[in-house]
Amino acid sequence: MSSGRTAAKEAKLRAILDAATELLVEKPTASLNDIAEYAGIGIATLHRYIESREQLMLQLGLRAVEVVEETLSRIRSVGEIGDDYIRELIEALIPLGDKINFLANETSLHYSEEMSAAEARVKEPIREAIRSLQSGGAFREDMSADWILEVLYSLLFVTWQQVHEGRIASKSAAKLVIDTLYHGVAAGADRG
Amino acid sequence: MSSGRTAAKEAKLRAILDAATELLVEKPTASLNDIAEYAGIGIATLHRYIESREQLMLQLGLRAVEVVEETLSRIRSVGEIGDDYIRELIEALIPLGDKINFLANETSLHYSEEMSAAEARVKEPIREAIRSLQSGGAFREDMSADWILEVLYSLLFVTWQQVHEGRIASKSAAKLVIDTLYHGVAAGADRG
DNA sequence: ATCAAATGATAGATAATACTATCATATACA
DNA sequence: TGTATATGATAGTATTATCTATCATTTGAT
Repeated sequence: MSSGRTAAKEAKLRAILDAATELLVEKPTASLNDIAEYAGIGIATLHRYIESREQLMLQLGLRAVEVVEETLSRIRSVGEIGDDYIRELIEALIPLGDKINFLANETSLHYSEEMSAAEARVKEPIREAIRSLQSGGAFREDMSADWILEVLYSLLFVTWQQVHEGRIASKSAAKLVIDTLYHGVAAGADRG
Repeated sequence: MSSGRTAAKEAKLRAILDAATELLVEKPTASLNDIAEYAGIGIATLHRYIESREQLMLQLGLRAVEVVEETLSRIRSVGEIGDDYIRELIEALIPLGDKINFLANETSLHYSEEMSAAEARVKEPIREAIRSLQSGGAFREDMSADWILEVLYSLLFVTWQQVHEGRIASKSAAKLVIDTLYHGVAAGADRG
């Protein structure tokens, strides 16, 4: 059947994207030849699956956004936005770091309208959640939701990097991020 | 006199490095031609001042480290490491963001031994100060000095970016970083 | 087993960029 | 003013990477 064919092709595309993600994390300047080699396919075949380097990067970027959006909706579906929402979000996103990390560094992506739109789209519900938590008394109201969102992102990225470099255990990463985000690094804060 | 010549040449080199820094912040993929044009000089002249793109990047990186080191020693010379040390450091570094910002993104630099060594060298005294502040009871001791240092760096970078994009006022940036670093974003923390 | 689809190796076209060489002109200094 | 030095424009070389084209071989479905 033809759906078997297309399914196989889609699986192979996914495998290529996975390999590209994996390699680009280690070596952001990897060429398409490098990526093909790493994926274990010929360069010609790679070009049969992806239109261009630009398109590859865009797909990886949009894929990262998708991953975050899926995580968001899965968490959101559990219930209303409560005090644990951010905690759950961070815990769910940490293991996906490899897929998302290069988004922060790949500057070429920021020149894409589509990518910027996708990023804005995924950020909005998080910002909304932060606003809700500010109103609910969980987060400070003397900082903008924008700022808190950027700090959250920034902490996630640095944590992924630290975990990747083996400097902190992935098991303790989420807790560390949450603790730092909520209470900071000053001594004497009231925390549990 | 010949010192007048060399002084003029050094000044021009500085001007070129400044221009390169300025342009690369806006457009990290700028070519050497772009940089020469932006600096208002011919490409041939640019190559008379810099050996190669790699060397240019390395010089910019080492220059950024120098700037931080000068800031460190200036602050340190004022007195012992007290509770205000980190505050002063952040306040002094924020305005230098443009010179230092691209260090976080320029991945090619991380492949340089010399650059890695310089980064390690500049980080060490800050880490030491953090340790001292932990012992002194200003910073939590249940987080590693390494982690606190990375968070500090990360907050500085995100803040520079936000200031650069005009999303927060540069005047309030330092205060925001310090407040966030020390107390986090949770409501109800005891803070001044 | 057969046949269509997929693949890989290879060669090559195209483009971008770094870097060099040259020479006429401009600048600075004495 | 005269001279050494610096500069700019330009052309050219080398390298690298993207992307296309071709064809023999392999794979996979029926």
